[in-house]
Amino acid sequence: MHMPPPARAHQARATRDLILDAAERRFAERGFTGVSMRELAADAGLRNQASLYNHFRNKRALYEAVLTRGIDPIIAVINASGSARRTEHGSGPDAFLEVVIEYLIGHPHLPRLIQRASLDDSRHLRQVLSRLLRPLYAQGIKVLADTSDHWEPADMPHLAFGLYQLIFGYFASAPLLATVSENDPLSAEALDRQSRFIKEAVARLLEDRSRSPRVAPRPGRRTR
Amino acid sequence: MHMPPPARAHQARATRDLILDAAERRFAERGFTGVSMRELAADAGLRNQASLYNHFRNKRALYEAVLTRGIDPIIAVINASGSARRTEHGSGPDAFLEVVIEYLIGHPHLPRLIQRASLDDSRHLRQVLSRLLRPLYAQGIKVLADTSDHWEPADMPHLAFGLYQLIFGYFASAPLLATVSENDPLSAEALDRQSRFIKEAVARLLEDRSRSPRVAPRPGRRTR
Amino acid sequence: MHMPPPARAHQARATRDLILDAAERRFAERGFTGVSMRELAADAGLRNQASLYNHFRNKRALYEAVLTRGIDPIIAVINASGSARRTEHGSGPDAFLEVVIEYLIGHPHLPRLIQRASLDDSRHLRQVLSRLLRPLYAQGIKVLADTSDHWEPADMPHLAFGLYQLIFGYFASAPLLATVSENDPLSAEALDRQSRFIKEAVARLLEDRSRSPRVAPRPGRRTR
Amino acid sequence: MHMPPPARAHQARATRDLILDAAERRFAERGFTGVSMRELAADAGLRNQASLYNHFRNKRALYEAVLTRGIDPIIAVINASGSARRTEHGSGPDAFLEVVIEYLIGHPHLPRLIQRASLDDSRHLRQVLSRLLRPLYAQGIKVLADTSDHWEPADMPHLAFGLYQLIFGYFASAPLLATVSENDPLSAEALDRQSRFIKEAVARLLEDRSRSPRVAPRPGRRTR
DNA sequence: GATGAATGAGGATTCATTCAT
DNA sequence: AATGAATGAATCCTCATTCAT
Repeated sequence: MHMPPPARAHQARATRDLILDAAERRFAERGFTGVSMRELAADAGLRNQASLYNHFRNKRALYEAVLTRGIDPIIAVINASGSARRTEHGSGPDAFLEVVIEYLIGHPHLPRLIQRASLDDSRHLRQVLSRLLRPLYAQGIKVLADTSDHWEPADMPHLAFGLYQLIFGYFASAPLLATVSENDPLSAEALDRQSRFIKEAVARLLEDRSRSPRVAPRPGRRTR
Repeated sequence: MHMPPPARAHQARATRDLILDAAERRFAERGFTGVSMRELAADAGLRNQASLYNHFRNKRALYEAVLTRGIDPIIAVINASGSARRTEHGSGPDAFLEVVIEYLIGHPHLPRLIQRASLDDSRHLRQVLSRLLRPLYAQGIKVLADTSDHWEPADMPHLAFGLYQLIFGYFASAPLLATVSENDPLSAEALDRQSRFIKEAVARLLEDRSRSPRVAPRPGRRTR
Repeated sequence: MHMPPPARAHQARATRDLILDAAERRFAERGFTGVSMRELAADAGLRNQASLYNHFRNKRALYEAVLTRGIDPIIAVINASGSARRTEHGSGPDAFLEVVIEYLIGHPHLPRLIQRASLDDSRHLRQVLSRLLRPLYAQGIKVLADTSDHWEPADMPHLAFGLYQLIFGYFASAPLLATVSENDPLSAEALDRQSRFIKEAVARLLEDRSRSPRVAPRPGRRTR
Repeated sequence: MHMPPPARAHQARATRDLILDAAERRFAERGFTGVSMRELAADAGLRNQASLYNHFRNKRALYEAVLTRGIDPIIAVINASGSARRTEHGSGPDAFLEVVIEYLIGHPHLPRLIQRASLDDSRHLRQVLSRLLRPLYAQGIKVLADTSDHWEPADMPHLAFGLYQLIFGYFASAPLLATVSENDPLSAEALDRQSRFIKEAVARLLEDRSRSPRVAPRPGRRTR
């Protein structure tokens, strides 16, 4: 995994991975249509675009490989956190959030990559993506079941998707956020604050507020 | 949309709007690099791409015109809701959310357009976009100031951006959501439920809970 | 049709025709897959391949246009000769052959173009080509009806196709013929001889030899 | 085709033949430029184009090997028929035609392969091809010398080439013929009829008719 | 002898843009 | 204001070929 000297390094770390790395970065930055095979070849240290096609059938196949490779660890992290939740910390969604956010901090362009894909139309892509969302969705339900039955079952997709937007959106649109606020949203301090914010926010979204009945949430219902 | 007085510059204005309409739809669907001038010309009923250049200097100018035309009404809506907040309903952020969500429902591809732009790199674009986010951000602060002083000032960007993701993300990624859940996220029923979900979620995020301790406070977590 | 001075000649003779001319020559020489759009653009005096696409949707459409433009006059010649046959010369297939051969001599790469197309597989092409063969076929039958009923109806496709091969094959494979024999098959003398040869050959193929019954043409039937 | 003694160089020879088989089929179908090495490798059961180069220096060498392998047996058949002519059947060109046509029926894409090559420009190819045509040409002369002295020596190339077109053209353009007529030109019945048609046609072309005047001799036509 | 990979050149086609009409 | 045409540059992808294994 670590680069052997300079020359002849092609053997050690597979070219395929170099391509995937380059593609992950570029696709996250500029999206599928915004990236050219020429550019990817150059980024991967290949002298020629033709070489790409020894590893991926075409651009779309490469894109899907990038997505899969990017998403699978997240799913794993989510699932692992899900099963370990009770035993390790014994409490709530914080452990889950901690590990997910930690992973995203370590791979800061993944959320952008995924957001971009979410906006695309390809049927193919959506299959890949729904593999990501389903565990997140399942996790949301599990966590919720532990704490409250405030939300109705029909609210679940909305809740799960809201969590997804809350967690992934920050990283995905970090460059925009940098423009709006003056601070760098990926600075250590901002990341720490975002981590705490998310946990608090999720706690508030999931907590049982049985004291305030919310059966028929029409106008006037809220008890501020 | 606004007919000019002479009523005979009609055609010109009409063509320009046809182009903007087509471009808004297409750019929302496939992003800046995913849409070709040829396609936009055809969509606008023009027989030739060259005609586009009678109305917009180049593709990027057209894109920015689309964004501006799409975002400005949202900003107006937000601002109007902000100033009218107390008088009309008297009930905090609900009126604000109501009107924003209502507007997004009426223009379902605007959020996609905006999300796509958020992910882009162009300095120019971000200026346009931050014009959208700033009022939303300001609004978040105002609302909050009325109800609670739970969040610190430094939390504000995180909170405002979270609200943005929560509200816009649902519409932006509706196609993906349709794949994950089985229901159509743009059906009347789903939209109504999302509207209620958002209001409840925002209420929870904004409420002052200094008096009511979180259910299971854990080591290392702030109780601020 | 004749080149006006040098510059600005693009207007006078349509670019489209220049392209078709270049394409006809090249496709005849090297076939569909052997010719590149780049080359055709250069031959047609265009600085860029892109210009070709202002006139033809794609390479195949260009190829079909070339074929149609090449074949239609031949069909016209055949048909005209067919209807004029009785009145002008009052006799046999010679007038017909004369005019067809004369046309082919004037357009020596047409037969190559057509032969190449005949060998191709595209369904599209075959439709174009059968438009050429049908009149030739019909003509063969008409001529025959005047002179003999020696051949059975079921022989007709074989006869018509044989005539086609005999007439077109010489021109189509002229380069090969040049290698085999030492003489230039497109020299005036060779062309004259071929013209006479074809007439004699067709006469022999069509003539009524009622004296030699040929009902059951099994071994031993011929009366040499 | 010929198994080498050691019977274990087996594999090598087999692969080479598999390649030649695939190439013969493909080159006949789509010509030299229409076929890719990738495709040939796949057809021959090889996983990689590189393997082809263990057997043939390059694409052109492979093409020439295919042509040679295809043409040599035809030449042999023609030569054999030529020397055996008198003894076996004693009846002029029929035996010759019979055996040639029979061979072509057994190898139906050879004529297409050869026709395609005839249309090509390469000097190299024409050398290979003229090896095929020369015996056919010689044979035509021999046969003719036995039966008639109607044709002048200078007519010979035209006659020989005409015979070639007549015989090979039918098979070469069979797909086209199938479109024009409704029947399958390679059905047993059609092949039988073509065989008889060719024999009759050749008989008519070769026969000495100096004694029997043409039906309607017209001005300007030789009665030589 | 077979293969995975690399590569320079070139394939058809589309891109955004310009210019004359 | 609309269009047909031209164009330089770029698009994705395939070509035949080579080299190391």
